Amino acid sequence: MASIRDIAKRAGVSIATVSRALNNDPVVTPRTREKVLAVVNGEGYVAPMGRRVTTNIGYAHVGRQANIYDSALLNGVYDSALVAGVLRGLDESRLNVVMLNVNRDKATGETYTQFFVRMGVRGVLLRTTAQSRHICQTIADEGFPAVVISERFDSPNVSFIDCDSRADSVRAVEYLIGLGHRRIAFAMNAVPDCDHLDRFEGYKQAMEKAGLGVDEELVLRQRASLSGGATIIEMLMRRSEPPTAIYFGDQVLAVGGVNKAHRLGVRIPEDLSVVGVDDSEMRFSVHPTMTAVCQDAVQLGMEAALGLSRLLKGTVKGCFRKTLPSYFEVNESTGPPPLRPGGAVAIGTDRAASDDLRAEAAAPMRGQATSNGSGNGQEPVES
Amino acid sequence: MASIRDIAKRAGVSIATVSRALNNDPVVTPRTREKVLAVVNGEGYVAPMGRRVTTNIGYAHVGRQANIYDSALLNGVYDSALVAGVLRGLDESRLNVVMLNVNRDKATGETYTQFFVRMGVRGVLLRTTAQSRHICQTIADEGFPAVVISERFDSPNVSFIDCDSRADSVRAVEYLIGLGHRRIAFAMNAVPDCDHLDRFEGYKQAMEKAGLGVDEELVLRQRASLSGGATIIEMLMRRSEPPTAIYFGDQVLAVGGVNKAHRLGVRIPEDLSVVGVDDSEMRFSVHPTMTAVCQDAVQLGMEAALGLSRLLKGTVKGCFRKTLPSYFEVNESTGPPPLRPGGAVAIGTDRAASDDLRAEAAAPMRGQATSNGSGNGQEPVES
DNA sequence: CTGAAAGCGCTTACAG
DNA sequence: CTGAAAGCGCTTACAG
Repeated sequence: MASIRDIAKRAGVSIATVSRALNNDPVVTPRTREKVLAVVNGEGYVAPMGRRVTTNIGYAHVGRQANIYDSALLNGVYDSALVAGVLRGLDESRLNVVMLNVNRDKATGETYTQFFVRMGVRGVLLRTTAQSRHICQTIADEGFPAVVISERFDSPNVSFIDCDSRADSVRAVEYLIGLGHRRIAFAMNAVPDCDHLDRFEGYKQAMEKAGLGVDEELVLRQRASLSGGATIIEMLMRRSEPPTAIYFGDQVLAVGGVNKAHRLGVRIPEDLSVVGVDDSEMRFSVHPTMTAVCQDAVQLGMEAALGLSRLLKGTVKGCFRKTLPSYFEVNESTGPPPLRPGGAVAIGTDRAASDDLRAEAAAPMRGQATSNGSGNGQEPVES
Repeated sequence: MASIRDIAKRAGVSIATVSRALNNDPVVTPRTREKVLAVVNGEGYVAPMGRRVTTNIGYAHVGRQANIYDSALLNGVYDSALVAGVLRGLDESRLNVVMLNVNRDKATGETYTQFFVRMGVRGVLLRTTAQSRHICQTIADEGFPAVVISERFDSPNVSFIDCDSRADSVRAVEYLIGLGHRRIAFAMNAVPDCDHLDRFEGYKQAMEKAGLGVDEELVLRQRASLSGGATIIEMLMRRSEPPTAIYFGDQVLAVGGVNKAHRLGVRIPEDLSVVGVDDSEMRFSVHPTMTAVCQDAVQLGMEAALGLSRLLKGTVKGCFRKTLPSYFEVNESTGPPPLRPGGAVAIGTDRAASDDLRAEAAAPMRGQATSNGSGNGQEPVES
């Protein structure tokens, strides 16, 4: 590792001049700067020394699946939308993001604070699952500046940003019930996080309230992947009495499910209504466009970054927490159930009647975004 | 900004002990360490000082659209697959990635080397477009360790990793021609990079070779987004003589196009054959599954990271360059053209004949990956 | 515009 | 296990 003294010697200048050249001090002659940089870069490469950087924050997954992209590839859409938002949110404060790998780099016995300080970050944005959320609590207890993305905490010292999709999940399932559906399935990631559990809660609440109860046979868990979604549709539609509607609590499962339905000849929404969730624009990447409970992952990331930079600046003292609204959007993947349940739809006059009913039911809401029912419209809730 | 001396004073220990506690030196008593960390973290938060970190490399987009995620959201799939690969590739060398924002942070007049050194990174992975590739050349000329991802250079001092999809683009278009297509459209991103230009080259080459020529009316450019893909299909299918096949040189355009076709009642592949490209698993996220020229973005990212870490270690002297093979995969979105061209397909016996033909044509290749035609099979080309 | 020198932040062999 | 002190890497007011 070349030091500033080595470079100075080789370039025939003082260490002060090397320092100035590297820091873009305008007082240095272009010729001198070039001479210095030639040595820094050139001749077989001199490794630039580690520099003291105070503008880095970390982005880290905690828990066993700690490498950011270990999961199915399309899940990267969610993470990259979050990171997109994070980068925007850091524009003002001019901070930079370092992707940390906790499992690889954190020494055993080392506290999280020590680890983060050692990695040279002033704060962290955390991603987690239900299984490992206690780690976020530990980090908060240590006092290291951290904002958890998409997980909710009761204890008052954990900073987080989340989007509560319970109310809109209730609304989505009630919308299906209103269309006439009775057998409504629910699907979620086998490794749940707060979002998936919210949606499951909403599903259960709406089903109970309508007196339909929760049939455990209609609740399926698969790894969030296209093939997971396909498996779910296959398992459901193979039953003697398949559901007439399904609420996918995960966007990748939903896409995989919709395409498997096409493959099996199950028509959407004529034979099966599908409600999905969407963090970005996935609902428009399938045909028919998907009715979905939506959250804005870019905004989540942005708010998380803003929250953390405020914690670091000291603008916000102690703890930062914010809940963004989700929204329920009716598109084309939902309609009334088939008149003869079980997948095979009646043809002839029955079919025409069904089509009319469907058009009537869907028309007034199609393409409209309805805000969640928390009573404050689109305004984020801050506490 | 609290210094190590401030913390030492507040904790009632020497600066040496603070240093040891922060560096997880096992020699420090747990009690002492806790005392120190309590001050580091606690009481109104003391900002951890910037630390000298020598394990960071940068990931940067150069050029005007320099913020990584300024483009359409689903493009994040490509970037996140690349980053996934980068993180895997850095596992061994234990380096970390910092997301750099060149446009925001690089001072005017500052050289790229100075900028990178100032940001505390030892090397960079670069993303670019055709318009800004000269910047990668500049960085290479300065001598700063850099590997360009997915762009190809003639000059011998630029390190890069790319995937050449020209040969497989030729193959894809020849496959369409072999099925009987004559009017074959081509669509690409309005902001081209090396990959898009390769595919365009391949398209032109195959069309010329077959004596079909290139009709500029059948070459469309749109911003890579779902709606861009929809626009392309709309423009093409509205014509008096629409094409019977299209090769999308971008994965997001392809998905948008396929769904717009469904919406217009254009059947795939009966009325229109679609060949797409795929960096990950997008070809399976639509129905019917998409015949596509594929490249492995995760592997691209991984090889880039391995290349850079070798440059930093000095294992590879000077320059690193590698070209990965693409592969052409036939799935369900391609078949023979409709017997009566123009979208409206004949029904009755004609239709049945067409279906038979299609089954025959597609069956032998369906689901098979065929390696590119560079003569060395799946082996990467290294020079 | 450059250098010598003071000084900051941190680490580490050495002494206790 | 901890501290005093030497020392490294870097920056910066000051002198020329």
